[in-house]
Formats: sequence, C-alpha cells, structure tokens
Amino acid sequence: MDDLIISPSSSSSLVSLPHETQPSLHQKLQFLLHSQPEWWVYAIFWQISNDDVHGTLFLSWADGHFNGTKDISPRLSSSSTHHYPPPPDRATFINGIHSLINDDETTNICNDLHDTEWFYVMSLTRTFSVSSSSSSSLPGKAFTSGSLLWLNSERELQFCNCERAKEAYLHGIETLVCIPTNHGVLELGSSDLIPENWALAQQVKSLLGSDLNPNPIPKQQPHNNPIQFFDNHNISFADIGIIAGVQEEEQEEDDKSQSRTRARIRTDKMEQRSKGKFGYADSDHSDSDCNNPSIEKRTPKKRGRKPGLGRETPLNHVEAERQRREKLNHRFYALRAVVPNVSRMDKASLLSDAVDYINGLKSKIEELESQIQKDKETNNNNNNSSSSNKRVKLEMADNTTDNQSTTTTSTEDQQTTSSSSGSGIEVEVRVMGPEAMVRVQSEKTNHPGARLMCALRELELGVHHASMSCVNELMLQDVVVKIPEQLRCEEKLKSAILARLMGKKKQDAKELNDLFKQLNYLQEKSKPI
Amino acid sequence: MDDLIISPSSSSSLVSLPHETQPSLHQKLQFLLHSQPEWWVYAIFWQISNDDVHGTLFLSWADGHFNGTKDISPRLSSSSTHHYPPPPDRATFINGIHSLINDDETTNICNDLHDTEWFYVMSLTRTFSVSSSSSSSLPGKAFTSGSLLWLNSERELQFCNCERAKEAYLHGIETLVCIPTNHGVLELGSSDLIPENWALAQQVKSLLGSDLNPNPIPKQQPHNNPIQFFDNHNISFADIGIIAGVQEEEQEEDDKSQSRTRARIRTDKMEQRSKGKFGYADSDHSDSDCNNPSIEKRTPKKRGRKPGLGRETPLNHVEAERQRREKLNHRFYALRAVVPNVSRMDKASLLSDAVDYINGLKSKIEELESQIQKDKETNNNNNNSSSSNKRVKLEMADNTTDNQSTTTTSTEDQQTTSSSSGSGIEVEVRVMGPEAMVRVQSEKTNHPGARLMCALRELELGVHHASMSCVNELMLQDVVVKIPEQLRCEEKLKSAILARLMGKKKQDAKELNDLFKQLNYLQEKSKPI
DNA sequence: ATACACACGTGAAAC
DNA sequence: TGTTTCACGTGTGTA
Repeated sequence: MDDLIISPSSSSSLVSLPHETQPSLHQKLQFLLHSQPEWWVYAIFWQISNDDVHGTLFLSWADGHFNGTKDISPRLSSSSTHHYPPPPDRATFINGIHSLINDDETTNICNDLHDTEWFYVMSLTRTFSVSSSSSSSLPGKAFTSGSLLWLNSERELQFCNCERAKEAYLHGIETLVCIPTNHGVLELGSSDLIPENWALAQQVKSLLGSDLNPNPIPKQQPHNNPIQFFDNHNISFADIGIIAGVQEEEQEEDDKSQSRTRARIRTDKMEQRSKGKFGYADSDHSDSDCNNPSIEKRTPKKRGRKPGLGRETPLNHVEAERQRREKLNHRFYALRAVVPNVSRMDKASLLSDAVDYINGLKSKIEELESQIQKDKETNNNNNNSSSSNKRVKLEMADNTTDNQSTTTTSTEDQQTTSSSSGSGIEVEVRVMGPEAMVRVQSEKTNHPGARLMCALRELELGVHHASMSCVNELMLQDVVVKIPEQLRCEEKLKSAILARLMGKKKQDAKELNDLFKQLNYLQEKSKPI
Repeated sequence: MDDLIISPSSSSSLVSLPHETQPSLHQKLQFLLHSQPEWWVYAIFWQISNDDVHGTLFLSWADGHFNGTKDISPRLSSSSTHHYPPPPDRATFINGIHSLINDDETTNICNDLHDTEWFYVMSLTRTFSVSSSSSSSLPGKAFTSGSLLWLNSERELQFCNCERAKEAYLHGIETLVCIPTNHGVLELGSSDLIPENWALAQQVKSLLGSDLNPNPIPKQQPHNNPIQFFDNHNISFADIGIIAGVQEEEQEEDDKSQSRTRARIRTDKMEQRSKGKFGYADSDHSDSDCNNPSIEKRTPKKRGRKPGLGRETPLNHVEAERQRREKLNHRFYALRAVVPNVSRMDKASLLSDAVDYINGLKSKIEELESQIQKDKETNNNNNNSSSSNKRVKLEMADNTTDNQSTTTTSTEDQQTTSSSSGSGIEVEVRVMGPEAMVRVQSEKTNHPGARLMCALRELELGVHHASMSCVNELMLQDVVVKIPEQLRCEEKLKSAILARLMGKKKQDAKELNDLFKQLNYLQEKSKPI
C-alpha cells in the first residue's frame, strides 16, 4: 500500500498541478485522500509553524456531498486557486458550504451532516499554540509526543481531555486520528467508527515524512525500486540534481522543526508529465529554471555541484518565503474571523478595523467594570436602604435613554441619510454620539423584523430600543442601537445595514448568489494561469 | 540657512541612501533634522492620505539616547534598515524602544524622558481624519488652514483646544510646531522652549514642498538659485528627465490628494553620488532602469515620449505599491500599539497576538456581563425578599414601554402563561383571537431581539407590532403576532418560542457568524460575474 | 554560515 | 481604462 508514494504510474496519473511552484504537500495529501476509502470525512494537515499550528484543510467530503479531495484553505484565503485542478462536482460542494453558512438561523444545525461539516470547516480558523498545546489540543499532543493518536467513539474520544477531541465528538466525529510527521500533524476524521489501521499511519508517515527527507524513502518503501527512482527522471518527485542538493544538508534539518519544508521537492517534471489531464496548457510562467533546457542543465551528474548549489539556496528561499506568506495570510484570516464589521475587505482596512475594534472592546470593558463597581455600590446601598432606591435608579436610567431618543426624534431628519434602494426598503440612519437611530421602512413580507435584527446582530450593534409597527402592508421599524467607534459614519452604517438587509432579502436569490460564486470559482479554477 | 536645501556640498555629503528606490522624503527629512539644532526632540511628517493622516516619524532623539535622525517607522516594523545609514548606536536605540514598548505597564512611564519618548513613539499610531480634523487635531488644522502653527508652553500650548497639543504638553513637550506643506504636515516637537523661527518654516516648506511639485520652488525659496538647481544634475534631487516627467503630469495631481506622492522623485543620481560614504558597495540590484545607461536613455528630449510613457505607468505602479505597503505598515504599527505584550516584534506573531488579545477581551467582556447579570439577579433576589418579584418587573416594564403595555399590566397575570426557564429568559404569551401577545424578558446580551425575531420567523408568525426596550442590562420585548389556527394554544406557542430561543447553541451561532463574515468576504471578493 | 523576516518591483487580476 | 490589491520571486540585513 505504501508503494503508492513514488510509484511512477500513480504519480504520473495523479498529479495535475499546473503551477510548478506549488508545493507537493497538496498533491501528496490529495493523493493520500484519493487512495483512502470514502469513509474519511475530512483530513487536515496541521502545519507546525515556529510558534503555532495552523491547518491546511483537505476535505475528503465523502459523506455524499463531494467525493474527492479539496484544499479549501486557499479558497478561503484568496481567489487565486490556479494551482488546483477543478474538482469534478464543485457545485454541490459550494452549495453545501453555502447552505451551511447562510441559513444559520433557519436550518437545522443539529443535523449530523451539517454539524460535521461545520466542525471541519471551522477547523480552518483554529490555531494551536505549540507551547501550550500538549494538554489542550490534539494535534499539538500528537506532534510533541510524536506518537500516533487513534481515537474513536469506543475508545476515549469523548473522554479525552483534549478539547478538540471532545468538540469533534460533539460534532458527530466518530473516529479521529492524528498522525505526526516531521513537519506537521495529519488529522483524519470520519463519521464512521474505524478500527486502528497501522498501514495507514505508516503510509502517511512515509508520504509526508518523505516530503522533507528523501533519504528515508528507500527505508520506508521496502519493495519499491530506488534504481528506477533515480534513473528515470520522469517519475521521481524531483530530478537528481535537487535530490543531491537536498541530501547534502539533510543532517541538520532533522532536529530543527522550523525548517520543516525548506527542502520541499519541486515537482517540475511531474507537472510536465501530468499536464493535460485536466486540459491544462503548459503556460509559460515567468520563472525560467523550470523549462526543458534547465533540465538538461541540471541533469549532468558531475559538475552538477555548481547548479545544485546555485539553485538550491534560492529554491529554499522561495519556499520559505512562500510559507511565510501563507502563515501571515492565515493570521489574517484568523484576525478577520474575530473582528466583526470589517468594512472593506482588504488587509489595510482589516487592520484598521481591528484596531478600532480592540479600542472599542477596551472601552467597553472599562465601562463594564465601572458599571460593576457602580452596581456594587448601589447593591450595598440597596442592602442598606429600601428597594425604592433601585426603582428610582431604574427609572432614571430609563429616562436618560428616553431623553436621548426623544432628542433624536425632536431634531428632525435634516441630516439623516435616507435611501430608497429599489426593492421597497428604505433605510435612514442618524448617528448621534455613541448611538444611532435606524429607521427602516419596507413591506411586510418576508419577516422584515427578523431581517433587520439579524443584520444588526451581524454588525454586533446592541439594540437599546426598538419599535416596529405595521400599517397596511407597510412595516416601519425604529431602532436605537449602540454603535462602535468604527461605524460612526452614517453612510457606512447605512450601507452596511442595507447590504445585510438586501443580502438576507434575497433569500431565494441566495442560490443565485451561490451560482455566481461558484461560477466565478469555476472560472478561476478552470483558468489556472 | 535655507540654502542648505539643494546646495551641492550638503546634498552630496548628506545623503547615503544605498537603495535607489527609497523615496526622497525620508532623506529630505533626515537632512532637515540633521541641519537642525539638537533641541528638536522629534519630527513627524504627517502624510495626508485620502482617508486619514498617518505620520512618518523621524526622530531627532537629541535627549541623550540617540543623537541623529532616524525613521523609526520601518524599524518598528522590520529589522531591515538598509535604506538608512547605520546609526552609530542602534543597539541602545533598539533597546530603548523595546523597553519602552514592552514594559508599558510596569515601568515608570511618568518619567519625563520616557514620557516624551512615549509620546512621539505613540504618535506613530495616531491617525487623524482629514474631514473631522480641523478642530481636534493639530496637524489637520495646520493642513486645512495652511498656516504655520507654532505653539509653546508660553503660548497656548496647554490651552489650545487641540487634544494633540494638550497631550504633547502633558508629555513634556514644550514647543510644538506644525508646518503645512503641499502633501502633508511636518510636526516638530521639543522639550525646550523655542521661540518662533520663520526661517525654519520656510526651509521646511521649500524642502518638502519641492518634493511633489518642483514648480513652486522658485516661489518659495526666494534667494536661492534655481538655475543651479536645474543645471547641475549632481546637486538636484533628481535629474532633469524626471523633473520634466513630473512637470508633465503635475496639473492633475494637485487636486487629487490621494495621489499625493505618486510622482515622488527618485534619487538615482543621489544614490550614485552618495554611495560609499558608509561603505556600501554598489550592489547589482535587479532593476535595470536605474543604472547609468538608463539615464542616458531617459535624458534624450526627443523620442523621450516613448520611454516617458512606457516608464511612467510602471513608475506609478511602483509608487502606488510603495504607498500601499507604507499604509499597511502604518496599520501594523497602529495595531501593535493597541495590542499589549506583543511577544516578538514580528508581523505574524503580532497578528496572532492580536487575535488572542481580541479573544481575551471578548471573553472578559462576556464574563463581566455575566457577572453583571449575576449581580443583578442577586440584587433582584434581595429585592424579592422584601417585595413581590413580579410586581417589580411589571412596573419596570410599565415604566419603560408605552401605553400598550399599560393595557397588559392592567389585565393582571391571571391567565398569562409565564415561564422563567433557567438562563434568565422569561416568556409570556397571551392569545387573543387571531393574535397573540408575546412578552420576552431576558438579559441584554447575545442579541435577544434578533433571537426572538428569528424564532418568530421560524414559526412563521407575522409580526404586527413590536417594541423592545432595554433597561439596565435587561431587555424587554413585547410583540404582537398573528398566529395560525394550530398554534392557538398558549402553552404550545410559548414552548415553541422558548425552544427556539433556547435551542440555539450560542457558540455555534457566534462561530457561524464569524465564518459567515469570512465567507462573506470571500463572496464579495469573488465578483458576482 | 544559515534561517528568518522584511521590502522591493513586477505581473496579474478585480473593481 | 485606470486604480488598487494581492501574490510572487528576489535581494538583503539581522540574529
């Protein structure tokens, strides 16, 4: 089973990476999941960084939605996914994701299928600290201990003190396997109960362990032919020049985990051989050392020292830089996941909004602490005095809010930003200090109250007061919300609310939106270069 | 004094930028601070962006730590300071900054020295909105008014209504000067009391005003020799070819503030002339258009159209990219400023720490809110022990809501089905004919309005009227809904609503919301075809 | 000497 | 069409 790793036929028929700079990790995991039975629901490769563990998610998606492997992490990150072959049934995949994402309120989240999907999609945003991970996270434990972890519902899956195992169990995972490799942990999950399988672990270890060190390959593949591996250039993961260059420096990269993939083998020849499987043309990419003349320049055995050394260092450099970018992007996604109201979707505004959000949180904490302090004082006062004190205080608080709202209504709509945007929804926003008054007028259908409230919740705007009345098929809503500092602009607030309202409004057009996205996704992927 | 700007000897002896892509702004400011006496503690150039004002901090650092000028903005971000001459004592400088940044909690911030340093280091993170900056921020006022501001402790420094001036005064700044230029405001600060110096202002204006527009140079420097400036290539900030290229397109960059430095003059010749001062070798950098043959290729007047056009667009591209990087870096500094305990001075770990910090803040807020809730409950219990539980709550509701609730309170609680179910949610339902009144009382957290509305939407109950008010961490909602015939039973209706209110796994909802945002980002990124 | 982190220019892609 | 954002490869300084 483990001879599949570098067998010529499998490697030539499997790989279809149109981009020669794509690390072979993706392809290897893809191949691994292809060679696995269908009961693996997902596979995550947790790459061990120098300070944390972030996951590269490969979905097997064998539970009916998508049968194949898929790396969705670059899809979540960027729209440039030209390294991957187009999956065969992307529509159902996207639909699955979107139905999972969009109807967060309406659908049955407790469904086992959705729950499982939810679990592993959310795994993307998790990062585990290596230092503190030995007790809390399962991949961290597997990595630090170096031992295979095979948990299923019969054996310590729900009783494991690792919170990830418990979470997986709660989300319908019956079997959870963590296989440590040299530079990461492969985590496999299934909704079936799968007994322990040592061959799988060995295959994974040899496959992913060979990513860094080509030397243990002859040891770990007992009955394969290394002569062919080194003779035939067309079937190896890399040609001999690179292999030799890697072999020269492997002794000092075993102990250093942070140089985990700097000698990651380039798959130039594999790409060349496998092109055309999905109809990819050999695009003339700008790097010049991966063409045919370069191969003739690299293949000479003697005097290969100079090109081997001359090309090895920038190759590692390129790879390291790639990984650095990837890690930084993962951090960006993590930050984007925890920061609400990312106004514009670019990195700079994400950072700016994160700063604003942090400041808002700080001020909120301050306010809450002062309130707690005040509450304690009033509590003491209440305990000392009668209960009428609290009544008065409550009424006073009530009056203050009412005063604010009345002042807002008394000052008329001279500077309100009103907009009637097509489909019968009018939104007015007035910002006054830390609060804003939102007035939405729409038709009564399609539960406008729920839509507005959900929109406000998505924006994390606390509702101070709301009143919705409906007159004659017209629904009028007035909401006073507390707004964070970053949304003080009326225009931004209004557009944000309106976007959420219209997005929810097109509940039926959600599928259309999905089609859009999937079409775009299709075109992005089918147009790889 | 102001003839120092473009005097050949000074420019040739000053500049030592080994990297030809460095914009000349840095060098100009560096030169400016070098030419200044030592009592200027710091200098910030506030660049006017399209949406904010961010500072480029040049430290004079004359107070004992570092005697020289230093642009610390890229140094806080990266360790690569190869554009700048290596400062003589970078170690102490870095140590000073690090000790300043790291122990923001522990050390004696109130020390005057540290305080001043802290002030101008923190100035890096400040951004002033141009629109609202005319009253609040000093650089904004200087920029919009276009007039020089020279404040010291004798004159309106602490009495200025600009908060930056007050802040500077509180941090030990005795003199604060803001000099507006075409594309930014130079702010100088000193801990000494410095009388007004018009020559300095003029020097700054001519020096920095010539950065973008070479044309107003003869106007702003009255007694300098522009002939020499345009004749001798070796002493000008750029050669004539570039100057001409800038002149060709200056008419449309005056009105557009966002393209403020897109024609920033490249300092090829200066670099060539100044190399070797600090022992930098002329590294064969990969860009080929900055060597000697390129200058001969650019200087021809005729047929210069094609290289002028053919190189103008990538030049703008390069400049735009530079600005983008600069902006992003400034956002990074801002983020670094608000996140404490940034373990390593790395971008990736900064992002990771920011995520952790945000999560910590969120959990702290949650905990505080729950504590407030608990305090309130105990408070209520204390009140209940003395008075009747329900009466108080009903009176609270009575005070907050409008006349409609008075009718409900008049009809007492004899047939309403009220339920207090654990987690602070109370639901009352009264069925009257084809409508029902639902009253939900819960804590304010977790968006109860959205939850109730979504619950009603799931039950397909049309909302006729709703009013939600929030009193002191308590949210009271009154909804009048239209009910179908099969839900006429109050108990069934109440239990259905309650189940939907309670049934939502909050954590999943929150995570789903996060993921929704993330996916929304993806969705917006992938264009709707 | 090597890994790492950053900036830079450039091509491509999306509004 | 132009503006802007992003990723990539590369050069370089620092630890």
